[in-house]
Amino acid sequence: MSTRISDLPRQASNCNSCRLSSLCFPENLSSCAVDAVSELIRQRRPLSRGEPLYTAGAPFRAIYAVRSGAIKTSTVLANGDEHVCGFHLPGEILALDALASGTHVSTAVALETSSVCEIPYQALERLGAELPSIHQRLLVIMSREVYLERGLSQTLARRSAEQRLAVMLLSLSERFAERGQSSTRFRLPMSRYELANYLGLTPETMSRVFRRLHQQSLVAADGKEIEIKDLEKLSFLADGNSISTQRTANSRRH
Amino acid sequence: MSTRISDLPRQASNCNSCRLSSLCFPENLSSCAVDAVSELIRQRRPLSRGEPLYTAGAPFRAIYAVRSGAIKTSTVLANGDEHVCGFHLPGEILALDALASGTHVSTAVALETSSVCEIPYQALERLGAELPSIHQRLLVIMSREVYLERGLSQTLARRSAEQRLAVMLLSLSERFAERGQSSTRFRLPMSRYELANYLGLTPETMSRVFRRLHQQSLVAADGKEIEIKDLEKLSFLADGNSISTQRTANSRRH
DNA sequence: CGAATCCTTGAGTAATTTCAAGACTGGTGG
DNA sequence: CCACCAGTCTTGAAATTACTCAAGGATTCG
Repeated sequence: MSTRISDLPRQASNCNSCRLSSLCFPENLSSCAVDAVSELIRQRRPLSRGEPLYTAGAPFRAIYAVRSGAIKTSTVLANGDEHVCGFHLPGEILALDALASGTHVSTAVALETSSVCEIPYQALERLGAELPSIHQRLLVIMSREVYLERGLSQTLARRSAEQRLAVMLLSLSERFAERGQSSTRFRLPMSRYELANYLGLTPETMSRVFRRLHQQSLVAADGKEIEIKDLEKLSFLADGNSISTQRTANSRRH
Repeated sequence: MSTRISDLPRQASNCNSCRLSSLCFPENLSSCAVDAVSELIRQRRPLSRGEPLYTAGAPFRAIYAVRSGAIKTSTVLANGDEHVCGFHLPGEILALDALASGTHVSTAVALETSSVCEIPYQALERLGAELPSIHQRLLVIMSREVYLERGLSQTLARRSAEQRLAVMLLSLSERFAERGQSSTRFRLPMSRYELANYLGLTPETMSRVFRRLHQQSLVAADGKEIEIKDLEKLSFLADGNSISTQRTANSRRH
């Protein structure tokens, strides 16, 4: 079942009392710096499923932290196709990709009823000028973002359909665990179509891959309800034999 | 022919007199801020082909700006395969992905004789605490990094082999043009293997795709020497019909 | 309950990989 | 200067993976 109202973090006006703060502010940021950021945060009314948070092309004014629910980001390609860029769980920061251009480069919509903290970026910048640790934290968050995005490229470049789904399920498993939920039983916030799109596959392939993982007793899926039955084997599959046989690209003597 | 000594930017001790500064410092950063950064920069002796600049797992101490030549970054996957993460041309910044973990997550090696500016990160942080515009610029650079990495994911997820190569050649074309070189004739700094690996293909496919682009009179390739014969058609191909037919993932009414 | 969407399944097809082998290249040493 | 070597690149044929097309079943939401 999905997140219920009673599960939501308190409408804390202060991030120090929000149980997600360890996710939004990785590692220790002085609580006074957190207080200062808290001041800037605007609570928005919850988004209902399918409602956009921001849209590609719109001017960039704020970054967002997911508070509850799940958000999908996507872009529309030159040919009109949609490309799903990512799925964002509570504690994750959105819209950092817009900073360079000053314009949102992707569209964010709620996959389920979701609430979000809005942090006006100009104000955050001003604050960062006074409290450098804020800027440093932002840099770390962005750097991690680059690192994660890199992981996706790797997955897409070098892994079979089966492996891609394994990687995805493990990523979700880990992220749910970080949020205090089960790492082996969870509900996917996205549709098979969205999952397929994100992983560079078709929905049909997605469906068949779920069946294969089921046959191997690695995963049981009932609609969006997922149970990972063998985390270890699933990890092995995810890491396992990639395109392999491909000679290493860097085989110069030196 | 590859970059000759006479083509190298002056060994400027000050970034203000480096002709790459508009690339390293996109948009206007006050020249005194640039001066301050210049102070931190250490010139390293040029790397020769195949020589590593840093190695995955090593502690992160500095970021780097390519001055001349070309650098490849890559990681080694769980199964031992190499995965090429990117190619970096003069004016581009390296190692920002290491900031989050404090450890290099990829290995950087020179693809040809290359020189590089080293900017110790701790010192840069200290400077950023005093001159917030430095931090802001870093944030913008990182944000663009996220954006570009996203583009790669899109290419890998939704495009055919032919399209991937088209996208890659256009990206290089644009980057060479930014550096004052021809946008239609250039020399690839990387091998076919590295190119294939980066684009999630095999060298064999790479070779066949080059032939197909040649047959369509879009590109002429003689080894690493490339001529783009029809930029417009190549762009059209790159954007063109992707996996297509894939219904849009977001087809809820709202 | 009905419409719309989402998901699954099967059969056939297209694209890319795999495997194997030969040609080309640049650099080295005789 | 040439022959050789290692590595790089190309080519062909066969195998495989994932996609396409088509249709039926399951859900969800109003």
